[in-house]
Amino acid sequence: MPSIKKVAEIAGVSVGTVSHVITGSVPVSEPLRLKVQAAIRDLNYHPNHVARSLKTSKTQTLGIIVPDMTISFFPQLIRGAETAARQRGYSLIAVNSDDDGERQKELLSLLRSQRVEGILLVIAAAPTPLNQLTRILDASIPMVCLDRIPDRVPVDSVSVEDVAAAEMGVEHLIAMGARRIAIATGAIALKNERRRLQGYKQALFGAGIAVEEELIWHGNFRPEDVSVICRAQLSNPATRPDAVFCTNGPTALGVLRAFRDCGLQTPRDIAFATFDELTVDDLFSPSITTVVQPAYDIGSRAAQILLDRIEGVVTQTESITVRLPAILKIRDSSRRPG
Amino acid sequence: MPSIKKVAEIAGVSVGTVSHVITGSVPVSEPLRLKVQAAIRDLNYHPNHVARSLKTSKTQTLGIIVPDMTISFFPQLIRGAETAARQRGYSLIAVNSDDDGERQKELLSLLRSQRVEGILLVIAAAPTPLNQLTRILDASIPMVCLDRIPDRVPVDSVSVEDVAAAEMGVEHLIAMGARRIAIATGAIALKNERRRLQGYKQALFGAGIAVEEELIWHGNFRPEDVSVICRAQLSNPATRPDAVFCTNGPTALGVLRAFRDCGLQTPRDIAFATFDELTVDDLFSPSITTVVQPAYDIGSRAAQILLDRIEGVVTQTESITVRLPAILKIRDSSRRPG
DNA sequence: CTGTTAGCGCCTTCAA
DNA sequence: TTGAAGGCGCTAACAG
Repeated sequence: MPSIKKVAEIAGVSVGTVSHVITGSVPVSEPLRLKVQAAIRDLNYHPNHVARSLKTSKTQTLGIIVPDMTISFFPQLIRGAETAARQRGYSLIAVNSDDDGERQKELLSLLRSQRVEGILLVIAAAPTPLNQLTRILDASIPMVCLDRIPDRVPVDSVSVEDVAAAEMGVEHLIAMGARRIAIATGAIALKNERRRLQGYKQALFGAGIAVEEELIWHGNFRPEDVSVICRAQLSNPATRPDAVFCTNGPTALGVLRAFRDCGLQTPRDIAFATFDELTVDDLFSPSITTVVQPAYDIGSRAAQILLDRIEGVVTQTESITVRLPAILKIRDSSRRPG
Repeated sequence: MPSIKKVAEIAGVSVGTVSHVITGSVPVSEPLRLKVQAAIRDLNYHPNHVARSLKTSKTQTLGIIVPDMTISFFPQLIRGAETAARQRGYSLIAVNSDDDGERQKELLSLLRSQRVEGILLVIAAAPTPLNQLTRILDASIPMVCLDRIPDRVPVDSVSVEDVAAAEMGVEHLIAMGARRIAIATGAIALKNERRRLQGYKQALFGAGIAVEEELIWHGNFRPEDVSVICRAQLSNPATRPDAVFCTNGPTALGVLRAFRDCGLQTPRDIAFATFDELTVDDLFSPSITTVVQPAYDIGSRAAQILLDRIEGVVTQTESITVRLPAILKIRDSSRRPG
């Protein structure tokens, strides 16, 4: 692997001159520049980012931690962030926490060791000890939380308008004639899950419908667990709700499996709406009424805020809070039967 | 950001000793070790990987380039690779080429500059100039190609058994009674697409069915394009095939949209089978008969081979070729109507 | 076992 | 406009 020294030698100039043509920070005369560029090409030289980073103490790299990038919401976040980062000359390292607090801690530590200049974090569903985050902030490493926002930590954040989005979804179910509406949530330890639950309650309240505690089903992000919970709730026709609203994709899968297991069809037997797209397309039935989050934009905005912090474009000390609107895609699963 | 020097100062030892306790390469007496560990904790010290990499010329990092990680096949590859890498102490940087040759070139260059120790590559659908790859190999940077295998470049590779997998899928359609079977492919410039086409032909041959050129539909990876192509082929009931086999997921989406647009239902009007899962679950109908690739394993095996090369565990000069079997999941879309 | 020190490759003054 | 030299933080000899 040739170094800048080799390039200088081949080009017959000093390393300083080579550095100048690479960074463009100092003008270099035409003839020397050409010689240097020729040498770079001939040697197939690639500047050593590692050495540069050590010297400048800038890695031009961001890190992003997501729970699991095989869940379709997260790759979109990542791509939004990646694109925004690239436009400003930064790379992105994406890693998975598997919603595990310990793993998240390791990853945070790894990213710090790798000297990423900022961190995008979707916190793990497992309760994250406060100090895991404050440690980062205390070290003045810029950080932006996406999608899931931690409690009691003043940190920049970008997410969907959870309350309004959930309210919109539930209002729609009500408008379609549903009255006994259950909600299935993910890990309620997460603030955004609680806010979605709040949106549900607001929608019921607005329609003059009383909240029944038995219709609030606290689940998690494992479809298998959720379907067990739901089957228990759905098995008795007498107490069965006429609609279910769901606060996220993996939980929704569990609910739908429970419907199947109980022989319930949507919307014939029960109406359904959920956060997050479950299938790639509208080709499959039942097509599911969905509260669609602007995942790509969330990633993109978060990266921009992070970069603004890193580059000192933004200096405000209070944390920045961005809430983006969701879109309701009305499909078959919420239609009035017949 | 504290350095090793600061730690040494606080602990009252030399930097060498601190380094020894961090790397564990040299024994350190109990009392000193405890003092150092205390200092590390107090300072919230994180060893600088950048400096370490520069010194050791080992970054402990792998790169992986995929076309688009919002396509569900690729996150699985990445996670397989990530897990294998982590088990051996390596990190993984994942980036997207968008199937663009120029972008791929930039990414290769970026990864080289970042001094990744090896590269996992799913080549872009846009024809990749040979020298883009030979350049990497010539620089003796270990590389393993996954999923899509380049022509005429002797490089380690891991993919599914394309021919056998396609043959299995088409044989199944034949067994279900189909005789006029069309195939829709992705970018035929890719060897694996050609091999899948070959598997299709072999299956027809084995059943004594003649290959009709009009039933070979050359598509690409953009569903919109594919549905235009297919609509043209499907509009005439007289020439319409009684089954379609598809070589990859995005192309399959295009085919299914064309079915919908032409008012065709599967399997009632036409049977269908494809490579790659289209939906997350069997909850949706029509459920699609699918040739499922072991995506996670492909990523994992590829990473292992790469690491074996990097660490000199494997020294053979011929390229390593791994072909993993696919699994046929038989679902509704290929069932005999009635 | 512990301390000292020479670079890894690069960028950035500073001097010429 | 060009060249020379220090040092970023760390590890790996080597000396003690």
